[in-house]
Amino acid sequence: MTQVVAVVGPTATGKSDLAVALAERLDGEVVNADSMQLYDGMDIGTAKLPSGERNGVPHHLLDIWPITKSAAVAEYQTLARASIAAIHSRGRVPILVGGSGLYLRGALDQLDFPGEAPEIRARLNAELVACGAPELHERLRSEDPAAAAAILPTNGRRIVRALEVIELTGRPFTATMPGFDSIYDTVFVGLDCDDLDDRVEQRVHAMMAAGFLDEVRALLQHGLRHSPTAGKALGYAQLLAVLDEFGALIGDIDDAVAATVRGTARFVRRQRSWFRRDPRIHWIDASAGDIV
RNA sequence: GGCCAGGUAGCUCAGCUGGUACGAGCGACCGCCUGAAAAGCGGUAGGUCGGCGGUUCGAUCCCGCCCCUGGCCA
Repeated sequence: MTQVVAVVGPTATGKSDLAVALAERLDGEVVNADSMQLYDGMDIGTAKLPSGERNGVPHHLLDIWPITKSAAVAEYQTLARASIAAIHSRGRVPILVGGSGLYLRGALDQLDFPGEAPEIRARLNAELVACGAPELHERLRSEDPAAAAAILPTNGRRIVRALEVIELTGRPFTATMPGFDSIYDTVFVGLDCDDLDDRVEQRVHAMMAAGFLDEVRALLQHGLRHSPTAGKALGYAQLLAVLDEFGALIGDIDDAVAATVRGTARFVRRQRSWFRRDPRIHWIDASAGDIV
C-alpha cells in the first residue's frame, strides 16, 4: 500500500517548511493541498514557498490553474492521486501539504464526488436569487429528505449544490461526510501553536512589505475581480475592495490589511474546527524547537 | 464664554409625542461542512440606554444641573 505523509493544520504554522524538511529526510516529493496555491500568479498572498526555498525538492500541483478558473475539488482529487501514484512509482515518498481540509480529504480519503454541471448550477443560482433559499430548500426536501435535513434552509449555496447533483445524477445527494478512511497508508502530521493570531498578523504585514498589493494589481489585469474562486481568497478580496479597475487606490489600505488579519484569524478557527475532528492527526507544537 | 448636534451591546448606529431594549451590522466565543471550501452557513454571550436629582403609578425617551465628544459663533 502506498505510503503517504500528510502535513496539515491551520495557516501560518510552517507546514511548507516542514514538508521540505521531511522530503529531504524521507526522499520525498511535495504535493500541494492548498486550494489557493493551485492558482498561477497567486504567490505572496498565498504564502507559496519560493522555489529558492524548496531546496531542490520537487513540488507538484502549484500554479496549475489560471485565476479565472473556478476551483474544483474533484479535478484536484484526480490530479493529486495521479501525482501521488507517480511519486510512488519513482520509489519516493509523496508528502501532501496544505490547509484545505476538503481538498486533503478528497485526495486521501474514500470520497466520491458526483459530476459537475455548470449550466445546471447557473440556472439554480438564478432561481436562488429569484426565489430565495427557503423555497429551494422546500424543493430539496421533496426530492431528497435526507439531504434537506442535513442542510440548513438558509445555506443557499449548499442547497444549490445538492439540487445540482440530484438533477445531474438522478440519485440522492450525500450531504454527510463519511468516516476517516484513507485509501493510502497515511501518516497525518498536524501543526498548530498558541500564538497563531500574532503570527498571522505578522505574516500579513510581511506580505504587504513583500509587494502583495502589486501582485493583486497585476492579477487585476487578468480578471481577478471577476474570478469565482481566486477573487474571494483572503487578502486578495480585501485588497481588491480598495482598488479601482485600473489598480488605483480608492480606499483605506490599513482597513484592508486589518480586515485581512481578522479574516485570516477567523479562517484559522474554521480550519481548527475542521481538523479537530480527524482522529488520525498527530499534533505537533509548531513553536517547539526541533519539530522535524 | 455662547449656540447647535450627540452621548444606547466591544465598535458603528436604530429605537413608534413615557409603559418591561424587538434592536441591526460588524467584532467575540462555539459549531457545521461531499465537485466555489482562504468559500458558504448556524448558534451563543454582551446594554446601570453618560452621571445625579426632579416630574410621573411608571422614564432611554419630559424637566434641571453636571460630565464628555463633535461642529458653529465669539
